[in-house]
Amino acid sequence: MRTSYLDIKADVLNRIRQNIWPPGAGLPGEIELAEEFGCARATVNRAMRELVDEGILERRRKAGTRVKASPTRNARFSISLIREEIKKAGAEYRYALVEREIIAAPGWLRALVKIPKGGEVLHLKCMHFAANTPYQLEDRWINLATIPKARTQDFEDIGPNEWLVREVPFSEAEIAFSATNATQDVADFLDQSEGDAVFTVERTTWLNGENITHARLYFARGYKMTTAL
Amino acid sequence: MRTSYLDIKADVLNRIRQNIWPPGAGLPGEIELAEEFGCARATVNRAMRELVDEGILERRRKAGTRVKASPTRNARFSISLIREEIKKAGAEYRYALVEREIIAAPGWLRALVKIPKGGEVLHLKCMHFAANTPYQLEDRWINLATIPKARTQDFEDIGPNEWLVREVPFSEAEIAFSATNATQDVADFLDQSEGDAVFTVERTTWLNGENITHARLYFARGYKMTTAL
DNA sequence: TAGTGGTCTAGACCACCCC
DNA sequence: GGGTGGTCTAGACCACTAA
Repeated sequence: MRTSYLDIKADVLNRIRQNIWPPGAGLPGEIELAEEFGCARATVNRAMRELVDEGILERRRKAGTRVKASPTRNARFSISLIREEIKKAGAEYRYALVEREIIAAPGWLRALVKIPKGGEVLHLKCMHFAANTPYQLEDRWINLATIPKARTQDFEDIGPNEWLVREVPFSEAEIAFSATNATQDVADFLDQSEGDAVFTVERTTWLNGENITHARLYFARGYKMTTAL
Repeated sequence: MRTSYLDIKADVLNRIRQNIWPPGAGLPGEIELAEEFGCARATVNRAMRELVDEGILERRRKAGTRVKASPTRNARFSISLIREEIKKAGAEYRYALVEREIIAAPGWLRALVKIPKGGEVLHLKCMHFAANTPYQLEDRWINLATIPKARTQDFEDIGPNEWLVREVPFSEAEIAFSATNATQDVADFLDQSEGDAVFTVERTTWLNGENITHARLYFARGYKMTTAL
């Protein structure tokens, strides 16, 4: 069989693990490696590019390829729809709208996403349940200047995230994970106690520089976000 | 200029944003796209592969390429050495060993990572400071059966993570993020109050199926883990 | 079983950047 | 300035899988 870029990746990783190429060490050039592995340079190139992508190697033109001195491994999380997350776990999903109001954007939100003074937003609070147990409280603001059609959506039967994903494309998104103490309000919804540690996700999305929406997601006790490297 | 795979990516993304190719829609085959863009199929292929990697498209042989119906965008976090994380933020880094003991692995740890009964582990507690402010408390167990040379390391001047990264390669790792309420012990180290919400990372690594180490990292108040994509 | 993506090749030109 | 990686091409064969 011809040597695959996967073979090369595995081989390079092995040499790093066996300290043949310790952290900081320089690797041979692509042409040399291609000869050694008996394949085309493009094949070596792909293997190397993926290892860079995974945070193992670093490359610069002229300077060559080296093993990263301090390996920043890249963790990846696939953020899916909560409906599917729950279904995949084998539980029944239920959604409920808790609050819906159209208001002038509060100051903190305007500062966060650059909404002009007096700009209107649709503020929604929703609950997501797994097997009738509170799973996530969603506190969301939708910018009505950029998404006017949200004004006529009642969101009684479909969550705003699911609706947005289907109706509104976005170009940039920011996600932040943190831990917060549950306020009385959050605790009530999640069926916990005030002060309980709550895993919190903040998510903001934009389309061509225009803010679309900002959301805070509060997860019920015991939630863990996991990944493998 | 010849068309680049980046041009193709941008163009495809635009068509998705303009709902020319709505979620679930099928795209033309690679050959057809290559003709349209006036480039080689390999160029189209690379563009498409990267869009799959980013969670925008899905492809299957014979079935073709389509826009993901429920877009699971992939968030990426680069996990770097805490020293560099702090330095990059422009603060001075300081490390301190708090506790060091060699003990028989406790039951919960043995269950978690399959250490035989009576197996010894090195248990370490360390503090990481940014500008003399508590930044992270590290609670770590190192499996002495797989990493015997850790037994003679005092870890007074170098953190266990940094030492491990330099000395011990690993093949698999798991990371989990969660929120926990600070115990009195954790709160004391982080200069917070008991019960405060603490962003917590659990990390376990293996080399060829043998457990190397397990760690719990408690971050000080206000810590956020962020990404952009 | 036929169509689609997955991969490899051999060669080429180019852009960047360290020396 | 020259060496290294970055990318593109035109062609080929292969692997998977939906129809």
